[in-house]
Amino acid sequence: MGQIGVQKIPILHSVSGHPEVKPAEKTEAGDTKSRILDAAEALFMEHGFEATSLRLITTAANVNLAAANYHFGSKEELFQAVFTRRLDPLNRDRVARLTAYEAAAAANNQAHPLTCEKILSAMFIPALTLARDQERGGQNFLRLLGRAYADPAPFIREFLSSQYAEMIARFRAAFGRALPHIPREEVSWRLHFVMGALSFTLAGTDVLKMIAHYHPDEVENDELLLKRLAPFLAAGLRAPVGSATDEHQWFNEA
Amino acid sequence: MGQIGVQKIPILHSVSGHPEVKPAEKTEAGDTKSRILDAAEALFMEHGFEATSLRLITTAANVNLAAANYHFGSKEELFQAVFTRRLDPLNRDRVARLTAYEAAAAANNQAHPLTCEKILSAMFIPALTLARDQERGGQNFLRLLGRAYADPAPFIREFLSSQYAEMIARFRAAFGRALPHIPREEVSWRLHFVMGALSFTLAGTDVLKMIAHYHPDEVENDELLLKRLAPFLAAGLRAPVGSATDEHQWFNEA
DNA sequence: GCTTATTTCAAACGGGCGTTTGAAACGGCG
DNA sequence: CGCCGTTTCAAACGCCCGTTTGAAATAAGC
Repeated sequence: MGQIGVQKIPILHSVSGHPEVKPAEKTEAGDTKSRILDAAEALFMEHGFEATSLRLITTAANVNLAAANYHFGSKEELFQAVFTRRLDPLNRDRVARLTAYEAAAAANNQAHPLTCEKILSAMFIPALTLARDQERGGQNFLRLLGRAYADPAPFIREFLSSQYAEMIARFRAAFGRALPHIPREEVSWRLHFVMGALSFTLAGTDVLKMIAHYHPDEVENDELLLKRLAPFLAAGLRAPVGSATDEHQWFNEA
Repeated sequence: MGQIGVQKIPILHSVSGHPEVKPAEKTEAGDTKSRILDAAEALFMEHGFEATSLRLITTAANVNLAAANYHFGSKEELFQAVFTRRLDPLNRDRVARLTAYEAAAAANNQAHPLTCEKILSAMFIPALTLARDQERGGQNFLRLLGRAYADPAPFIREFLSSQYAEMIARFRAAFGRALPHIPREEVSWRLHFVMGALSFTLAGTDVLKMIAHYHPDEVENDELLLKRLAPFLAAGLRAPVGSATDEHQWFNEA
């Protein structure tokens, strides 16, 4: 009976129970939770949300099937836990880095704002750090994130929207200052294109191989990848905005 | 007994049986197949491959559950049929348009090759035509295509690779001619970024709303969307290629 | 008009799914 | 030690899945 009540809101234990109290006390429980998160991260990346079963995850994590529901409540909540574990710090880093850049520029008494390159650095470097620092989990997560960005499941889209909201707002403002001659609305769209290209690039190692000539060293190396992507995006951000009666008449002949 | 043999390779009927023979003869069978394809297209777009059941599709199409397996063999083959129906003509149009542009430029005795804008037009205009011409099915399909591009399922990735192979090769060559000062490998990567941004943009109406200020007319209008995307991508394609010892030192501080 | 091929249909198959259960095992503490 | 909150475990629940079946309905060909 007590268990039932416990299982209804199982996460509350860990959150309220031991907020950084004892370092090595409940390593066993922590191990189970972490092993589930790691296995889920890798498998969700590999097969997607729907095609990944809890049985697959718990088997890979060497834990009992019921442990997933015990520690996370449901499959959806597990999925969200996989994301918050890494996405929350990632976006916090991005905002912090942007704030630091802005503060440094202001301290220099320079009237001109940050360049697009600098702002892009604030977006990319935290992602790159994540990809490098963890042995393997970070790369897995970035691939998963890129794929989740295109996932049709409503709960995924709503969750990502809320997770990204603040970071997007801050970067939109920064790009707006960097590109004063470009209408604010156009800046919003270009930021969207940037996020899309970044997500797609981090997610698509497989399709990548079909387009680029396959150089294993490069395809697997996110750093080289972002070094190619960043100049591409910076130039796109600065592009002259096409007027309604554009010289190229983009799509008026079909 | 005859049915079993028939059901093993059911598609062969239609392919070999009536290749454009009688226009209104088997409208009932054709109606069933088309109704399944239309319903599948819309539902796959809305929920993804795994989350869309054959029962959902056949119910929406007002046909018997077994009809899906009878006409298409399996769920995977139905999924591929949804794609080939539209993707094959789409990519054929793109290649044909590119060829026409190149022929026109050659006829003018102009030594300089096609511009990036012109090549991008050859990619975008067929997609736009598809989005506009059909009442609704075209838009559905483009959204589905953008999402499939990021889908982890192996059979989807392999299928798309084969469907895109020829078109990618042709456009890579064209961009290579348009950007002679940029290394061929860099061109390959930038083409990949272009495809990614295009797919992501066509797929992501929902996430879009979270980034752009929501103007219903624009979000729903693929033409305005591509008119914003194309200049962005053209500028990115022409960007100066960053050297290894770049002035910005993109990611060397983390 | 009868035969034959094609298409539809209701029903069922086996299997995997997310989740729940209640008991067993574990661990810190009075 | 005995207690109790926490975590693990094997087993089962009900449900929905993709696919198959064989018969009924329909259309085509001679």
